[in-house]
Amino acid sequence: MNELQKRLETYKRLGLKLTPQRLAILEYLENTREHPSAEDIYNALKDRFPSMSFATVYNTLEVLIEKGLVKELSIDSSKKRFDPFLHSHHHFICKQCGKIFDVERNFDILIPEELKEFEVSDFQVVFSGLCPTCKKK
Amino acid sequence: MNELQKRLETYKRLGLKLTPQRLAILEYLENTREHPSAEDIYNALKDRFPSMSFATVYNTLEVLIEKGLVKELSIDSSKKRFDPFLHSHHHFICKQCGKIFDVERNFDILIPEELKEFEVSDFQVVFSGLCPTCKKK
DNA sequence: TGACAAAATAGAAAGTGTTTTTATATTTAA
DNA sequence: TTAAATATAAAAACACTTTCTATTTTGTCA
Repeated sequence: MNELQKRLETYKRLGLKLTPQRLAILEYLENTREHPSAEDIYNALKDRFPSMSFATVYNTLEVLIEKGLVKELSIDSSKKRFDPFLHSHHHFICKQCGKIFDVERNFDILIPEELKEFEVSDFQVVFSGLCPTCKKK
Repeated sequence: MNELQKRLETYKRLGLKLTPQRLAILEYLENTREHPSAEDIYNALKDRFPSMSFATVYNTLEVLIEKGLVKELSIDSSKKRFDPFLHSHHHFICKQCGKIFDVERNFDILIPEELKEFEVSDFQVVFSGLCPTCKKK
């Protein structure tokens, strides 16, 4: 089964309608590690879909998030970033260029005592500083 | 030395001009643990300063951040939140009501091997889930 | 204290990123 | 094949943030 068929399967399984735009967005997300913003996605696809609108990008992202295929990141305070990697991982954001990198190591963090009245479902570690490229400058 | 005098000192030391608006913003920030947004600050102060504009709130925050008196949080993807607590601490965000809580426990996190080419200056742990109030519902 | 220069303010306008709306087109299921 | 459901493009609405400029305020120094 090739990649396209897998995507089709995934969509069907979730009861989503198959549209070329949606497939293209999913394909783009699956093939990048750039944690793109909605605009990045739009720009990447507008050559293939010159008539595509932002609404489609946002609508599709909303559906994908709802279905659990994509996560929304709140790491960049100027805009939302999207992440199709579902396995547990963390991030590094460069204070200079804004790029986000995956940090795949796991951290053994105990839920602190002060959160015992809370229902903690997840935690995220976000490192910040300079990426290798910006560090050299 | 009372609180007001301390604030005056802090401002003077940093070479900032003392304006009633700035003092009020600093005072408000020092007395809340709500991690307010710019709008929260504006709303909290508009009774005392009916003519105040958002520009002043944002300008002042910018200066305070620059001088290191306040930190900008990127935890809430819909808007910026501001935090005047400078000691090292982490956060919990409620997925339901959006409230942000401080987590004061320290975590011994080693900089992972995969970031050895990076310059890591900080890390933040963000827990998420339901706060005690939303958990009950 | 009064005057001056530098800096901050208010208010409005413009800029981003995101969401909603509406009419039309496409997809899916029967 | 057709009806119903859903997705689409395009524009408008929206929320948050930044920028601009004339006016006011602040700190400094005579």
